Amino acid sequence: MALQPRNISDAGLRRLAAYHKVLQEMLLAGTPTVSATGIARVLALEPSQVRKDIEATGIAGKPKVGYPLAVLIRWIEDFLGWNNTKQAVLAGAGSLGSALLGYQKFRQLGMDIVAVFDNDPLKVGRTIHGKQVFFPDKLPSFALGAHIHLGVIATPASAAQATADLMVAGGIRALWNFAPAHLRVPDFVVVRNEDLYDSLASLTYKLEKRMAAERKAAAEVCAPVESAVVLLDACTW
Amino acid sequence: MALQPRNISDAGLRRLAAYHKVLQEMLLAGTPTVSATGIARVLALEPSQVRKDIEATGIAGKPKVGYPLAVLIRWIEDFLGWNNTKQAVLAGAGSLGSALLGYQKFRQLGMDIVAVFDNDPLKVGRTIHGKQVFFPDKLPSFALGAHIHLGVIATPASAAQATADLMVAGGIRALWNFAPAHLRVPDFVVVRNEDLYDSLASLTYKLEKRMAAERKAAAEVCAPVESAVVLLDACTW
DNA sequence: ACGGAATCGAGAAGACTTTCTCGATAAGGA
DNA sequence: TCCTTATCGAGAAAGTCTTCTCGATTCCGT
Ligand SMILES: NC(=O)c1ccc[n+]([C@@H]2O[C@H](COP(=O)([O-])OP(=O)(O)OC[C@H]3O[C@@H](n4cnc5c(N)ncnc54)[C@H](O)[C@@H]3O)[C@@H](O)[C@H]2O)c1
Ligand SMILES: NC(=O)c1ccc[n+]([C@@H]2O[C@H](COP(=O)([O-])OP(=O)(O)OC[C@H]3O[C@@H](n4cnc5c(N)ncnc54)[C@H](O)[C@@H]3O)[C@@H](O)[C@H]2O)c1
Repeated sequence: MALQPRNISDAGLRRLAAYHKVLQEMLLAGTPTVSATGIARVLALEPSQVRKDIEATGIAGKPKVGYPLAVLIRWIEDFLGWNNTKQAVLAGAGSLGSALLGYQKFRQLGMDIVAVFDNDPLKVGRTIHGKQVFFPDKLPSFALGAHIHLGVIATPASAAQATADLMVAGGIRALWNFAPAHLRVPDFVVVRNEDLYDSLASLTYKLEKRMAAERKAAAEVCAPVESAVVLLDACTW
Repeated sequence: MALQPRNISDAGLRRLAAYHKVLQEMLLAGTPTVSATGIARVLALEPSQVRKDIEATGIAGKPKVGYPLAVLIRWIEDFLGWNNTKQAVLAGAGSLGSALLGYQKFRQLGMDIVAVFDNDPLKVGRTIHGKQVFFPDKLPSFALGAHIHLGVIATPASAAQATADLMVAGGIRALWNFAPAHLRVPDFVVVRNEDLYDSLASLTYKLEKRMAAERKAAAEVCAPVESAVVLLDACTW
């Protein structure tokens, strides 16, 4: 009765992270087991989708009960690589970079930023959130020597490609890019763009569509002359 | 020969934002027109996908030439709502919130943060990046009065739901949530989660898989006893 | 011990996205 | 002017992701 291994989509990986958060809250509440149905209810998803995502981790559940909570959390963490902490380097110690540096929770998510690189002479040599700042030209040898494979880019967009090149030269295999720039890297490097432009795009598009729909609906209710009197009190202006 | 309106996926919206960045660089370079093929080459995408995405904006191109660059940029901005600037409120003036406040480019993307709300008495009344900080309980009336429909949440996760509730009460219709929490909001509110947990999930998963594959490949090359001598110089340790 | 209810696991069906294909069209050179 | 080439636009095909469905399993109350 072994579970068959499944491919998981990017969306599925993100959902697993969401389940992880929900599960930890449930753990605090003392629940011993959890069902896919239960998770789905909290996150407003389809139970079968939650089950499929969880299947990807390889854990087996029991009918009628679900999954043992603590074990499921552990399997998700193992599956996502969060129990195998990876050291990381950060480039760009500006306002965003500093915020990332000060963010304690990354450790729990398998990432530990161990060094910072910035080309501002005023910042080099100083310490930010306990991490020393170096010149970017030291990055490749440092990363190679420390066997670091994860890099975070928080430089201006104009410096992002050069920074990525340095990181790749330093043996970095995964890039977390916060600059609004498209990076060209070799095939063996994974890139995740955390581009706020892209995110805002869908938000502003949907907001605009929604507001337009509301204006239209309001117009339909209030505009027709023949029903104006009847519907007047439905309009608040 | 009118273009037929198409539905666009979330991924498509993000790609449009990426095209927009590429196009602006081309504009600086002085190019007068651009083809879907050209954009696709830069971003390593399929030309037909770029064409489909651009079709969604409703602009018409010319065979053999493509699209007029400046016009295309304008159409994408209009389509995404970036030319119709929306005022926004921010909750949580911590390290992330301050970084967002200081980020000038949001204005170009249709968003203008006009007020900040934080429950830390030390921050209330002060000014951060030119924006005054208020107590959160002032949020609903302020948002209603100013007809603000966009809200940014940068509070701790524990305060995110309460903050979202305040925003919804204030007439906010779109939430940009940076806290790692699942928000429950009415159907008419759009939520975009900018959850770094979720993002890290796919990055750590892929990095781990890649490194595992590399270790396996290395082992295959170096482990077999019969070929050890021949392949010794292929191994660097 | 038995029957009902809840859940899992997995395959099938359906919905959505991406890629392919091809006719039409416009530019540029022979 | 005519031919070649690049590109668009749209429908078809292929692929991927999500939702549905159902038999099997387990728990719980009677
Ligand atoms: N601040 C935000 O809220 C925010 C939001 C979205 C995106 N971003 C993006 O994140 C990036 C950083 O933003 P920020 O607000 O922190 O900017 P910032 O100007 O505060 O910081 C940029 C830092 O990068 C350093 N730097 C410049 N060139 C460098 C190089 N070649 N190598 C290493 N370091 C270099 C600078 O010295 C500076 O310290 C930008 O690309 C920005 O577009 C920021
Ligand atoms: N710093 C980062 O790099 C980073 C990265 C990813 C996610 N986040 C998330 O972003 C959020 C903010 O992170 P941060 O690093 O800025 O934290 P922070 O502690 O620096 O700032 C939080 C701010 O929110 C304020 N606050 C608390 N309760 C509030 C309430 N009910 N209403 C309004 N304001 C309230 C606090 O006074 C504080 O100023 C957190 O949810 C965090 O998980 C931060």
